[in-house]
Amino acid sequence: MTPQPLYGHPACLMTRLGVHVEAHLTELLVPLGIQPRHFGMLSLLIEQDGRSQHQLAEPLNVHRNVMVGLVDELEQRGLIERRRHPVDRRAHAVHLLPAGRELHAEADAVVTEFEAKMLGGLSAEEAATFVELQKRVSEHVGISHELHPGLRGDLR
Amino acid sequence: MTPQPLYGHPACLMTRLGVHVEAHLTELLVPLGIQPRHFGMLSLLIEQDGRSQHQLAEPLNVHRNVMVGLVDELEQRGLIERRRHPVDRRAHAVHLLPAGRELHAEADAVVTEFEAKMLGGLSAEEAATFVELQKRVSEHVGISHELHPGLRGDLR
DNA sequence: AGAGATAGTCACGTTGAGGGATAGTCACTC
DNA sequence: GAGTGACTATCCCTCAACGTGACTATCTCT
Repeated sequence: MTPQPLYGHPACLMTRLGVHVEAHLTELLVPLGIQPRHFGMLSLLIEQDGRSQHQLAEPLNVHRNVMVGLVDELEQRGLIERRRHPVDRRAHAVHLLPAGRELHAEADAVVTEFEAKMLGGLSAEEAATFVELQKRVSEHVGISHELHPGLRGDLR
Repeated sequence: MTPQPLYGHPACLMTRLGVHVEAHLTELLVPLGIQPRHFGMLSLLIEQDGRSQHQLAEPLNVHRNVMVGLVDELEQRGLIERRRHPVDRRAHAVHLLPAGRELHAEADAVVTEFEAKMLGGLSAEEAATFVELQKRVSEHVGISHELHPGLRGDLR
């Protein structure tokens, strides 16, 4: 029962891949002037506009204090806008502006191309299997990817 | 061509999984008084004892400056030891001590159990496929998991 | 022998995450 | 319907992590 070598550990593979993706994506998005988290914000707003900052922060796994700055940055660039929340007056409703929608489209293309390159060593079938298994595992370990509008779209 | 929702992006899944693993592993290793990076060091030394600090730092993706502190910590606890490098007198040869070997075994058990739990939602076959695909992707994107002794064991 | 590169170490500045506190608001209870 | 506890967004502050640059000793190549 000799222990597994470090790179045989699935845990190691996952963290390494995660770090790799994060790093490369950060670099690829520099020309657009945003970071992966900003892309995440825009994506979430595409799915459902007018979320509160808290509803953005949770799925992105960022601290509420940090979210203030993130929204500030995108708002200053005219990509999004804080409006009054229609239901909860404590919260801000974050809304996409046309420029934000446009930038998201560009960023999405960059990300998608990167992903294609990354999975380029696999056949189309294998790639699909890979992504599917990742989703299954994510779900199993309780990573809330259930933020699709409707499922948890409670604007309470 | 509506863009993919955030959680449909493979890149997002990977980073999320990576962060999840990192966080949980960090927590699980607290009782043993080490962090994932320390476990990585011990693992690498199990595979090949007497590596230089640089040879530890690179595969673990940590800065050489940081490695100084990591080695310090484990050395103070009597888990490893700096000796003179047999070939390169600039470098230190980092060697495992018996206590380090023992701690690694405990940590390895913890990590392995965590991995089993994480992949628990998959059948044995699926899990094997998943890990295999991860390795393929890692290799394809150039993550050097080729640190197995012999392949890059140049002690120059 | 000399020039350039490398291993390990230290000192420094910068950055980022998180804790605590606060104002405004909500929701629930008595 | 007044009060209590919880929650949103914000600010301030602290602390740890990271990278840069500099420095010494050593190696390698010419």
